Amino acid sequence: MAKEVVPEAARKRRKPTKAGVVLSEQLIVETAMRLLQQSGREGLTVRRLGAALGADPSSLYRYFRGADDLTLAIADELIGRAMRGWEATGDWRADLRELGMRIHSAYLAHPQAAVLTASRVSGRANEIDADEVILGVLRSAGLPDREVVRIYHAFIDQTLAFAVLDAAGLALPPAARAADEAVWHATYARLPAETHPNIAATVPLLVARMNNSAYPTALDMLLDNAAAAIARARAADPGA
Amino acid sequence: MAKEVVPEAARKRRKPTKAGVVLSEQLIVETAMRLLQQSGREGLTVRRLGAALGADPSSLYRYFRGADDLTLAIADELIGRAMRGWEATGDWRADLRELGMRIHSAYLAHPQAAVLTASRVSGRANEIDADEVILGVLRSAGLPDREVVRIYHAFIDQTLAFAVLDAAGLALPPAARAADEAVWHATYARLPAETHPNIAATVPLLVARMNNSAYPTALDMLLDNAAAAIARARAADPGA
DNA sequence: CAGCTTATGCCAACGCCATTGACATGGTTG
DNA sequence: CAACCATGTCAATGGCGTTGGCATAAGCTG
Repeated sequence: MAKEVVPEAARKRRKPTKAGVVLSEQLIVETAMRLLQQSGREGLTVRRLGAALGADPSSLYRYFRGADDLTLAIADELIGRAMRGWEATGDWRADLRELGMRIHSAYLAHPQAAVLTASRVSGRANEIDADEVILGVLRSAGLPDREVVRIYHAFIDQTLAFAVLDAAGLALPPAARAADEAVWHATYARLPAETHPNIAATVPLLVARMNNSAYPTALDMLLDNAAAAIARARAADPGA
Repeated sequence: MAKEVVPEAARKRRKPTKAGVVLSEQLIVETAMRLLQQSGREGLTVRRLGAALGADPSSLYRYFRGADDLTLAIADELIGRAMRGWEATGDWRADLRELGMRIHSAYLAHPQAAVLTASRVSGRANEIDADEVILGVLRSAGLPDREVVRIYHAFIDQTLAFAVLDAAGLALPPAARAADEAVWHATYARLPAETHPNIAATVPLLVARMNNSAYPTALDMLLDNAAAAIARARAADPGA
């Protein structure tokens, strides 16, 4: 097999596979995401990906160094989809809120991919561009870099943390997901009030609320905090 | 192999393995967590767990239905460790803060285990007890159940979300972790100011801040929000 | 203590998996 | 048009989770 993967841009000879498919990094990533969505994390194996593409599994090693490299490419594609079509309005708060909600939504749209790539740093183009954009929004609001970085850090961590947590609930393999849901009805809902009075008293409310995300609320809390920091910065240096 | 796993409490015949070890659910879970800590997620396989215990891999299926069942047991042990020794002080805010920090710390102490068990609902004893305790703290503060559940939901999701995100950074296999860190120095730190001015301007600050958790700040935001809700409830119904 | 039952651990085997090296083939280039 | 070599394929390796059948000894019964 190849020692080195040829960068996508340098590919010249596009040779169709036996099944007549012309491979590309893009096609492989898209197919991998489709497999993830269809059959969950367990559904994505090199062999099955090869089969789904109509190519020998070992062909994929011409495009990715290994499974981990493919994972990073999927991570970058997720961020890319979140950012696609976004444009700054000039209102930092609206922009940041929109960015947060877009990332959250993009992850929830592909929960298995989101969990698979949780907290990886791909260093690929889309990820870098997103970071550049977020930092730019905060810096344009007139914050000193120290505060920019504090809020950037909280923003990106909180967004990814909720995105992954919310995605994880959707991403469980059907069996595990069914088991987890059954726990609520079979275990929690049947706890006697004598031993677990607080759960017993609130179980209907708990069940009703469990499927919503707390992210929007948390995001607004963070934006309030950022607004206060901006007001402070303006008061300290009105010329800025 | 056994159709059904014998519950730990019902075990009578404790037969040592060839290597002289007497198995138990507790011993297996502890050994699994040790393997996770030593060699990461890839280090925990049924075969290696058997070897580490001095038992045939298939013996473990007498204690757990499969790998997923073992995962849930690890999840429950993690929560159990977070709660061990905790006692209510009667001050809801201090209690809730302490609970959040304990869960966060317990996860960070076993990052690989934290990631492995991310967002699973075990329904086992320790998890149920923790939920009962948290709900109890909020209800004792004089909130109506509707608000209790709203804040409980945000609290537990935010805590687990940050715990898992922060743990994930520590939990990467050494190779991947090294790769991710290298990205910061090899890729981000070298981006030219012409194309990525905002990253270039803030990179030293970013690198310095990256290793801290934003969880304590986010937790305090949530506690502020809860305090406001409690004040509202008291104003609306002074008799409560 | 003797004998029985059966829980428990062990063995061998199955069909997956990721990854690799050697080889075949056909696109591109000169 | 011919040669090169990037790309796809094949076959093999070693590891994985899981299972069925079997041996053995723990604890019960008398």
